[in-house]
Amino acid sequence: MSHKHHGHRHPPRVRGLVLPWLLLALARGPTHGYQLLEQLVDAGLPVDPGILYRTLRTLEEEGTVVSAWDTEGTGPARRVYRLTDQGWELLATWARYFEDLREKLGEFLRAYRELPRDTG
Amino acid sequence: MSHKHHGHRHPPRVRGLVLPWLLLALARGPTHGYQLLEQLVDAGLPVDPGILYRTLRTLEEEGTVVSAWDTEGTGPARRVYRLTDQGWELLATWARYFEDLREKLGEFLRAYRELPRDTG
DNA sequence: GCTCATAGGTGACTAAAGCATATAAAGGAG
DNA sequence: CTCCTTTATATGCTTTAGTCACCTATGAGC
Repeated sequence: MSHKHHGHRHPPRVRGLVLPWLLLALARGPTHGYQLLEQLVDAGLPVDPGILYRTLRTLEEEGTVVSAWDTEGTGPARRVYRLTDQGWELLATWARYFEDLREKLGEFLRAYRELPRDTG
Repeated sequence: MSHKHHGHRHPPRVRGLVLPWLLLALARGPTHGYQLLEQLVDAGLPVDPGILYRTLRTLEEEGTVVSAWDTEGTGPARRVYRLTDQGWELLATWARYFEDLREKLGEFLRAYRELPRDTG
């Protein structure tokens, strides 16, 4: 598969879910990136390490999260992230947006099921 | 506003919704871009004209839709798009994906509501 | 010493969207 | 006829989220 036009590309997928899911995971308590990677796989949202770590850094630059190194355990040091108040607010905004989106998806699916189709 | 870090950017919004909504709108019958623009506003999904027209062209390159000029009415000519069989398949794939996504959003919202909060 | 699991990260690229802007046809106001 | 508005399509530049392929490093077991 190397020709680029025609043929159904478009693996149906929306973008922008990683960030809110990270916020939710962090809202349950401070953790480090690697653990978040595993948590998101468990949640059915496998995330690329690159995007995860970069998203965490961006969030920190914005003040949504703060981090601190944890050198206690074995293995390499972990950067442990924690939600700030601003992070909680952002999470709340996302939750409101998701309620709206969920409704819109419902409307989409309802409209889809009601479509007249060629059945003759 | 020229400083780029800190401060809550991130208008909560996922990306990738325009394409499936276009497919749904076209599944109800052939139309042209401008009309789709208005329909999507009505559906609560205002879309930038640039994105819309480009998405339609991409869809056509892929064989998801086909277009024909309509010079009948008044005003400038309209390019009328119609879903192909491949387009219907793609729409079906999106619908299945949206069912899944809707469920995930539900899980997100449930988990969000069950979060322990500092109330003391 | 070598490999493996854990942990964090960068660089190059693509896709979808944001934003500004251009072009053009028809109709109405003056 | 000229100007303005509405309808209609389109391009260019930039940003953002994600993919893919890598790279570094610690510590444990063999």
